[in-house]
Amino acid sequence: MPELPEVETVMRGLDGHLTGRRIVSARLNRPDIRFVVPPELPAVLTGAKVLGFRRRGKFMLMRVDNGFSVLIHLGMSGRMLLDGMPALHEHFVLETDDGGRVGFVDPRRFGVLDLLRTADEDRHKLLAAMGPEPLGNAFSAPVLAAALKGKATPIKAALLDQRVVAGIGNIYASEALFRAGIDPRRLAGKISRPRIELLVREIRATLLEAIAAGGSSLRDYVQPSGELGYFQHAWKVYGRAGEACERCPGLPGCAGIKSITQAGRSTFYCARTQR
DNA sequence: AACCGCGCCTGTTCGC
DNA sequence: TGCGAACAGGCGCGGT
Repeated sequence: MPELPEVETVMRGLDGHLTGRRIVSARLNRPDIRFVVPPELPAVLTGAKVLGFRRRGKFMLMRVDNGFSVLIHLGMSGRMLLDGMPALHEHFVLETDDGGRVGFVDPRRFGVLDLLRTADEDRHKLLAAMGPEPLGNAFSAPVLAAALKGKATPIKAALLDQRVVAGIGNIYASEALFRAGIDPRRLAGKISRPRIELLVREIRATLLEAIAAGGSSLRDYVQPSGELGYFQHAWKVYGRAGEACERCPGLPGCAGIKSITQAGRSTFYCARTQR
């Protein structure tokens, strides 16, 4: 589920709740998630103070004051529950010196928890090859054009490639391409520079609007606070197969929003306005 | 080298 | 209503 806007929202919630707090207990209930969680994680965290958080793509990093960081990825079904009760599929739990409690709940176990040295954060295997942050200065039309150059894969699949740009998932790839008017089937290496410039702007705008809305809530996804994000109401194409496209309702040649499968993932688009 | 398809898991939704 | 099938926001791997 969680793509960049949802991860950013979750991270802000964790930051407000945990930064500055001392961890008084940590328990690993189930180490066999996507990768085996290092068994020393609870011992390393217990007694440590939380210094802060940062996000890299869909990953969160929590720094503590003993030189270690925790790498967190929510996978498809992961949630961070603040001050909740023990829940089903709660694989990891922290308690803080102010009585706070944070549970990592992940039914499908596609999530990741890992322990690493803070100084080595960006050298972690899962982060080392990651592309630029789409909301940062390092992401620009020339950079995206260089990453797409020569690529024979459809642009939709290329945007899901975290080496090209970090943090975009299935929902925001469809949404950004709709807003940029680019056919998701177009080969990544064959998009003109002006259209790449527009795509960069629309990726940024889409992600920023989604963050402002607290992300998109689908099924059981909630912010750590328990609030629902509401960006799903602003989706233009995702999950809207068969509906009229808002750009061309009823116009000749508009067959409504289509759903296709690309690289095993669903893609939604308007065949009239996306070229 | 680059790309596609599969598998990992569980829960929910869909269609008969 | 009940049941199995299909599908779900991600990502790494193996095969081509």
